[in-house]
Amino acid sequence: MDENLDLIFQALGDGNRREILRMLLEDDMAVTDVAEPFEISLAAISKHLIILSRAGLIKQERRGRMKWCKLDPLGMKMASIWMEGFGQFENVDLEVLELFIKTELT
Amino acid sequence: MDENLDLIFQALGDGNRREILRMLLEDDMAVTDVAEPFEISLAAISKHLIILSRAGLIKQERRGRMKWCKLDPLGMKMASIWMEGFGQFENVDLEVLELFIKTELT
DNA sequence: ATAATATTCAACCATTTGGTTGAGCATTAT
DNA sequence: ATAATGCTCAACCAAATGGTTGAATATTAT
Repeated sequence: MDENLDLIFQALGDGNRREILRMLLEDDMAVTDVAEPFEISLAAISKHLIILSRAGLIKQERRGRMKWCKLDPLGMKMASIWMEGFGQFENVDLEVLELFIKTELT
Repeated sequence: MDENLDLIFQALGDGNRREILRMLLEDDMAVTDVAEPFEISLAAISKHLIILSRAGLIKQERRGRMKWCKLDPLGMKMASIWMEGFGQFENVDLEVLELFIKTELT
């Protein structure tokens, strides 16, 4: 079952894929819609979506000629459960963390 | 600052590295001690530790001729903060999740 | 029937990754 | 001074990754 976490974290380790997830948080979308704001090819986006799918981070459902993509909370939940084991976050350097939060989370 | 999350999630996307983190959760250790239970070479472990270090998941401090490794909570905290944005975990398929928890978390 | 749209497949490419081995460098022990 | 220990560096390798392009497939529109 450990390969599951491999797939999840590896999927999350790419900025484009994280951005896709962020987009899907706002709305379900077809593949072309997902691809629109990116500069890479549609085929590349298609691959990214398959990777996210295999990781259990999204679900894809064919409807007509389009394939709808939506978040699947399971993958993220698994990752988050694994990470909870390291829940001793009290010792974090608060200055660095604050900087991170401000710049990362719009 | 996004490359930071790249480093963190990529680092977490390897079972050996996650195992190292789990070990360090119990105790700080020197590099050789970390390597002991693994079947791969010491050099490989050394590389893994450097990757974890760059990701902000551990800290390494040279003491004498050994290098002590200990968890750095910052990296995991950053990842966890990013993931919190996807906190709509209510829709998770509970059966699958339960299975995951039982098999993954000893 | 034909054309347009939505997505994937296949082959390819450059780069990265995770591993190896052997040498090298500090540091400590004899 | 010499040897042993702890760790990293360098060169290498096979496999995986993230991207490309062009063709293929399936569905919808004309």
